[in-house]
Amino acid sequence: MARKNEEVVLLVVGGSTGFVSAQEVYSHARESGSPIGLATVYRVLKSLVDAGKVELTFDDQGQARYCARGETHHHHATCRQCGRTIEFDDPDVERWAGAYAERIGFVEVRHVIEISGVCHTCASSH
Amino acid sequence: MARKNEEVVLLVVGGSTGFVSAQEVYSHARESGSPIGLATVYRVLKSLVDAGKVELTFDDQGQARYCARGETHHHHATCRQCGRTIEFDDPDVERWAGAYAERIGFVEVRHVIEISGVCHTCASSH
DNA sequence: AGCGTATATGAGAATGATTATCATTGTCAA
DNA sequence: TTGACAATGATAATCATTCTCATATACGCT
Ligand SMILES: [Zn+2]
Ligand SMILES: [Zn+2]
Ligand SMILES: [Zn+2]
Ligand SMILES: [Zn+2]
Repeated sequence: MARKNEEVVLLVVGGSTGFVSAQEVYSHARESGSPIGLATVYRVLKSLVDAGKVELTFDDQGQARYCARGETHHHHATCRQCGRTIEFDDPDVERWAGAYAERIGFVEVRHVIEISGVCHTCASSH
Repeated sequence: MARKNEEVVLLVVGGSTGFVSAQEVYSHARESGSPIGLATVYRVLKSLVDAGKVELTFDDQGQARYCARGETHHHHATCRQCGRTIEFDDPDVERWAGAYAERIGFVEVRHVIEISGVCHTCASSH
């Protein structure tokens, strides 16, 4: 028997390094031999998001992008000049975000924390 | 002479408590007597976002929502269901951001910190 | 196996927010 | 006033996402 659709989608999403669009999931799944349809890709992604197995965000153009949950949570500090990026997961700021959300009574909380600046290398060379 | 379109859009966006959609901006502008078209609403919103006068985010369904950016530095906690927005400027997280940037040797640091969730009102009503 | 019913699937149509097009109008300096 | 050029609004086009529906599949029962 062929692989189940949910399994196929999870493999594609989980096998990608970052976030992927539904169209990309569809393409990759088809390339891997699955006869899955686009509608089913959306259906499965929705159920996976509802089940908490996949995370959903929207990019700069409002397009949905998905990523497997369970990859380690982290944020980025990016140099605006050379593009160098440092990934970090700072317990202090995570604690702060959780505490703040609780203080204002929000549930199902997410946060976006991005740092940008000029790195030491770029700053000391001109 | 009639009010300029940019002025009209800014008035509507600035006069709303939280984030508003482009369609809402359009409706409110027309209700207030402006003959502005929907296309111009989108155009003006885009230029205002590019100019940094208006902030753009996307709600749970990927729909664009806009909010006037104030003069003072602050962040937002936004309800993903009703769009209600709480502005905050928490010294703790500002201190954390500064300290973290210093630790990694970044200068000219900026940060993006956004909290989203479901507010108490939305969470307790269905 | 054979039958009945419920659920899952995929192709294609429909939806709806956003963007592009384009004819028209406003602006303004010469 | 004229002409060049930017701004506007109605409408069409785009495109990600959702809906529809005919078909396929799974499962329980005899
Ligand atoms: Zn650098
Ligand atoms: Zn975090
Ligand atoms: Zn709410
Ligand atoms: Zn800040």
